[in-house]
Amino acid sequence: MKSEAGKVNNRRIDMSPTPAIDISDEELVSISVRDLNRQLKLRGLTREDIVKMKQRRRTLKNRGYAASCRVKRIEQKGDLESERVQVELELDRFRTEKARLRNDITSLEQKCQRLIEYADAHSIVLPMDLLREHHQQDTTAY
Amino acid sequence: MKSEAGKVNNRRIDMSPTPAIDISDEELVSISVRDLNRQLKLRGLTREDIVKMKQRRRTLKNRGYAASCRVKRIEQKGDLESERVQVELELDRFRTEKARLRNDITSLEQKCQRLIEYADAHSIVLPMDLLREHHQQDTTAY
DNA sequence: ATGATGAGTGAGCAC
DNA sequence: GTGCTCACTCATCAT
Repeated sequence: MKSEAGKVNNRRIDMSPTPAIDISDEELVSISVRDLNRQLKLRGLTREDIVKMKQRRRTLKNRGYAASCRVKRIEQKGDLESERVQVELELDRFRTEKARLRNDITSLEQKCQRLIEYADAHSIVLPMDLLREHHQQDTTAY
Repeated sequence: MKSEAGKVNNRRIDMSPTPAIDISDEELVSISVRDLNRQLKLRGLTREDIVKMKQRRRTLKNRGYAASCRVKRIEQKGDLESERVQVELELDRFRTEKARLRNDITSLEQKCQRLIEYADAHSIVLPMDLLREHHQQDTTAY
């Protein structure tokens, strides 16, 4: 509820009811509480003026907090979004790799098939277990 | 800058400078402009009171807009988040499937290997092209 | 006129 | 005190 720098469009207009002592918003927010108290005591300020000055400081602080709160919010939103994009990209890589693996499988299946057909064409009898996809070394235990 | 229903913690306290006519916030925001004008005319209201009433209505509307704006914001945030989780799940499915494909490849490689070893053990000479991963039908064109 | 949104203010909580 | 966040108001833009 204080300040003096005009600005209507993007806010910041509050007229100062009590100029109190001459200090800019920038100074007031950055000055330490100790120094502020010193200055307030140095000049002879009413208790009421002091309260007002403290309130002006608090308000200015709040203005800053609100700003960073907003910044933080949009940052988090951006993070969330880029995170999604990242995972999306990884998904694409997986899709590509999956296609590659499928190709490998097809090639291997054909290779096996050709070997088996070769055996067949040359009347070579293959043991059953060589035709299985998964090897079974030892069925005697059955 | 109007209203009368008390409430300090979760806001909603504004004291009405000019009660004007007796109408609750809820009524005022929901009534149509036409009906409002009718009511304002019916009672003998100052032009100033009318302006104030219009402003009160506008403010109440804004209050609602601000609320839905906030709701919308957190909804979008939730959407973004669940979307990420969704893609994350799909990624897991891909990882699982990739492992499965790798297993298939290993099995096929072993099957081919066993066939080749069988040939070797039985002194069967295999044509070179059967040993390749990828078939080359016809190299005479070279 | 209505709806949406950025900036600013004050309340209230947490540290 | 300081910092954060919510609800609210106001300015402003778009429809």
